[in-house]
Amino acid sequence: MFNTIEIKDVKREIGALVKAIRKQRGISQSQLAKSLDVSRTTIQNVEVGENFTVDTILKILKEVDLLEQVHHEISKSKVQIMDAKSLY
Amino acid sequence: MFNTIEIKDVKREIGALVKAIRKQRGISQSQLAKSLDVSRTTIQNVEVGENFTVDTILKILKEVDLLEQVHHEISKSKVQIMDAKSLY
DNA sequence: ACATATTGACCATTTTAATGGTCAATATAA
DNA sequence: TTATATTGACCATTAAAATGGTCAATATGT
Repeated sequence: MFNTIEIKDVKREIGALVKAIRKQRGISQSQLAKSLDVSRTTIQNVEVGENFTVDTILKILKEVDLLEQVHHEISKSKVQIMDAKSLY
Repeated sequence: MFNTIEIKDVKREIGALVKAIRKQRGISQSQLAKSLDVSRTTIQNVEVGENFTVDTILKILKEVDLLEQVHHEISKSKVQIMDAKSLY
């Protein structure tokens, strides 16, 4: 009834996204790892939803030209929050 | 001229967002850390733009009820990519 | 003014992500 | 089919994130 999203679910979804991006580009884990200067194990862990660092995911996002967009979204959220006066 | 966004810039922006959220809620680093079950040092490192894990940022996003939204955005991106046939 | 809370900056230790490696199972191509 | 590439699963080691602590500087409140 209350299927709330858990942290592990989001990590799995991130992993699925990374795998989808990789497959869409038709490259192997090894090739992606090399172009990001990380190990294949790191790519593998991301894809299966293990814990990983923001550096790793941001490297991936940069590789697929999503870094600017993500940066913009975060900045927008920040401004929204700073503009919103506290209700208390 | 080419002010491209770097990974460190995004981490700084995430840190600024976290700090803005915390300030908006009027709570201290210690209080936030306690409610997330992480150390104050971790919050501090996030806010200043050091490297950190996705677990940490997702805990924060869950605390501010942004986990479902983020999950949905990631899922949407994934579906888009999987639907888009390769150009090659 | 004062007392108190918060923050920024460290630092040693513990925990864990990242690495590089192997190998069997599976997928892909010839 | 056979050969080759890729993946998933491990595992020991290294690098680094997380922890818990202190303390001076700064902010906040009385």
